[in-house]
This record gives sequence, C-alpha cells and structure tokens, in this order.
Amino acid sequence: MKTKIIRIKEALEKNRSIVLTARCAIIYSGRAEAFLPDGDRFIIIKADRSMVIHQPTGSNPVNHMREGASVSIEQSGKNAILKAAHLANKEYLDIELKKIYSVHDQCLDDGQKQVIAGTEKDMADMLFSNPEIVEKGFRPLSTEEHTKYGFIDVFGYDKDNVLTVVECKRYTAQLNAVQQLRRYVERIRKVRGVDKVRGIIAAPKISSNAEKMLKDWGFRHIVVKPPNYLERFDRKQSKL
Amino acid sequence: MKTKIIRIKEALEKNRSIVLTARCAIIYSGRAEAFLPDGDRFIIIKADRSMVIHQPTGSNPVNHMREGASVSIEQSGKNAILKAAHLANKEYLDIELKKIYSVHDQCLDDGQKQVIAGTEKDMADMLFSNPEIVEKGFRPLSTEEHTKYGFIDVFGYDKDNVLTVVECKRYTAQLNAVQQLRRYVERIRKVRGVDKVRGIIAAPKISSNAEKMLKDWGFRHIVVKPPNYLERFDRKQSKL
DNA sequence: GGGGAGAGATGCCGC
DNA sequence: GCGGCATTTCTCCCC
Repeated sequence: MKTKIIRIKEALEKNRSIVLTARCAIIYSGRAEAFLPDGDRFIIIKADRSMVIHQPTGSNPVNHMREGASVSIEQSGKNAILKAAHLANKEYLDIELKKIYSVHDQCLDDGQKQVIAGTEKDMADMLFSNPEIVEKGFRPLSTEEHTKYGFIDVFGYDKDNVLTVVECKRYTAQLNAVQQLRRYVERIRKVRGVDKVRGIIAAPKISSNAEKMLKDWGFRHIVVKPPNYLERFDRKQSKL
Repeated sequence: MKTKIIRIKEALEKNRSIVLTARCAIIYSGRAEAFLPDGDRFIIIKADRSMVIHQPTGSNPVNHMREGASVSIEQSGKNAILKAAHLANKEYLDIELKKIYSVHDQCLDDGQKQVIAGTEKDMADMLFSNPEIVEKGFRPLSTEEHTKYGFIDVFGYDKDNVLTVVECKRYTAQLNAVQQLRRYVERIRKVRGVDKVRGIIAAPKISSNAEKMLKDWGFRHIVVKPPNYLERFDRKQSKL
C-alpha cells in the first residue's frame, strides 16, 4: 500500500496520467450530493487533472471530475484518501482507498479530434444543398439562422415565395420539436411582419402526438433521413 | 505486442475486466458515424462487455459501447484489431491497436449503488411536503403526475382554488421549460374545461428570454434551489 | 421483454 | 460566462 501511495504521489507531481484499480468508498459534493460505499473500481486521473471513476459494470462512469481539479493523495491510517477539489465548479470528490490493486502511470500523447457524421447539422446542410428534397421549388436562404428565440435549421422561400422554416431532427420528431418550430414561426411572423409563414419538420419519423400538434398548427412533416458520410465511405472502401 | 495480444485474448476468455493504454485509431458506426485517427488512449473493457475509451485529456469518453457487446481481438500484420459489436443496438466499434503500452486484467467485485440527492424529483418532493415554499395557501395534489397531462412535477390548487401547475428545474430555467409549462397548462385547460389554470416555474434562476415568454403567458417564477440532503447530513456529521 | 414517447442531464457552440 | 440546442441517454409505460 505504502509503495503504491508513493508511486501515485510521484506520478501526480510529474503530471503523468494514472490508472488505478482499487477498493474504495466515494463521497461527492457539487452539482448534487452522492455517496458510494466500498467496492472495486477503476480510477483514471488524467494529466489535465480530470478524473473518471468506473464500477466493474456498465458503460457510464459512476463519478467524474472535470479538468482543472486539484488532486492529492494522503495516507490515513491503514487507508489512503485521494482528494479532488474543483474550486471553480464548487465540486469536491473524496475517495477513500481501502486497497489498491494496481497502479499504472504514463505520459500519453494524443492530438486528434474525432470526426462525426450524420448529425442534425449534416441534415440541414444536405437540405440546403439539395432543396428539392424539401419540396419542389424550395429556395433556401440560410442554414443555422440565429434568431433571439433560437436558431433555425433551414430557412427559405417555397415555390409561392412564402417564408418557410424547416426544423431537422435525426430521429423521431416529438412534441418538443413541434413547439420549437412553432416558436420560430411565431417569431418570424412578428419580426418580419408577415402573416403567412410555413413550418416544416424534416425527420425520419414523427410521434403521433407530435403529428397531431403539427396539424393543429398547419405545419407539415417530410420524411428525411440523416446522411451517413462515413458509411458511404466504408462502402467505397470495401470495394477496394 | 504478441504477448500482450495473447494476454488480452485470455482475459477476454476468462471474462476478466481489462485496462489498456495503447496507441490506436477508432472507427465507430451506430447511431452516428465517427472516426478518430491515431493517438494514445485508455481503453477499459469490463466483464459485462461494456467498453469505455478515453483520450488523455477531458472528463468525457471519446467513445463507448454498452454492456452486452461481443468483443474480440485479432492480430493483423504488425497491429491488432480490437472489435466490439453490439448487434441489438446495431453498433460497431473497431479499434486498430498500433502499440499496446500496458495491459492490466483483473476480476473486480462491486455490488454497491450510488445514493444521489438533489435531483429534480427531490425538488418536486420538497415542494409537495412544504407547499408554502411555492405560495401561501398552495395545496398540492400530486407530484410526478404521469397522466394524460404529461409528467407534471407538482400539481395542485392555489389559495383561490385555481388549478396550478409547477414545473421544477434544478438550474436556470430556459425557453424549453416555459414551453413545457405552457403545454401542460394548455392541456389541462382543455381536458378539465376550465379557463383559468396557473403556471409556475420553480428554479434557482431563469434566462431573460424565458422570463419574457413567461410573462407573455401570464406565468410566474419562484426562486427555489434543489435540496441537498447529503450536505445537511455532512454538516451534522461534522459536529460529532 | 421490446419499442415508443416523454423528459432529464450534460456538453458544445456561438455570441 | 450565458444562453441557445443536440444527444452514442434514461426511464417509464404499454403492448
């Protein structure tokens, strides 16, 4: 135990990343209050002083601290206390280490950022570049138009020159989405001083309640799936 | 490399939890598509076949698979490919291991569940038990009403016997929250056939736009913070 | 038990 | 830092 504590202390001083497996109890105070009794866990302490704690099952961390915490370890009788405090966030995490099974510390090097495709923004871009997907004669003016009441995914004129707001959803559009659309349409009516503004939900599906509200408001739904660039990329690759 | 691959393979067979640090590239396909070029990362594979991948900075995982994936590792030239597939979720994760720095595998034992206080539900319960926080003369009927009205946090009568809907938010209430409230109030008016239904947002703060919309709709905001049971508990303890 | 639907909780991004 | 929304989510209900 003592050797491992010293090793952790040194790694912290050298600002190395650390992975522990240990039996411990955890007390957290911050956005909420949480307590977790003794059990075996993974603990990751990164060089930027963020921390992640995982139980032996499940994909979600049981607790974490965001980058910029101050982390320290102290012996306390037979045990050790690993403390992390994030003053700016008013968060405090105390880990009472009852048994340290393993310690690994290392400097890690990674400057990469993940590229994601198939997001709502990708959908909006697709509709902007291929307006006929929305409707024949649709002429988009902008994507991600910012208004005071939020930003509009795609905004343009329909074939009869009526202002049209398109709200994209990657999955099933729900009540929420219809209200969002309603808010934008109301807003545009007011700001532009026009009576007639159309609203369209672009989504692969719509829930029945949402559809009802949609009709009540005179809006419509078009079936659109989000694009999957990487999938296409993979298919191309698989031909090689 | 070869020894480490064998060790991982054996650990997988024995259903042990594994922690790696490795240089790798990652391809994910599922709800979205994602690609992450070569870099150093932490990889945790748990006994329930959930996985978590962390870059050397930041508190969030760059990728993960939920429990129930099938995980395998294969040599591929100089590298190794760690594959995780979750057929039920239609998710696929391929990790191309260029260099394995460390491997640790172990059986971990943890049956504990975290106790959390200070959630939105705790707020609703607090208002139900202490209705005078909402208003003098407020008489709550229910909390977390899962009815045709939706999930109403607190529902009751004010001192003048007017139906009142209270929507709780732990943090700053935003446009979203006001719309939620608006939806509930509209629905109750319709279902109960009464004109007058009041709406109240209970939150520590409210954004300026949300407040504007709140006033437009004749609702009000009361300043309420979520309760912190454990914090109180800690204070009690610290007196000992 | 699986799918749908509603909403919570958190991160990100733009101002 | 605040205020908008998106989400590789969560949970519950219902079939």
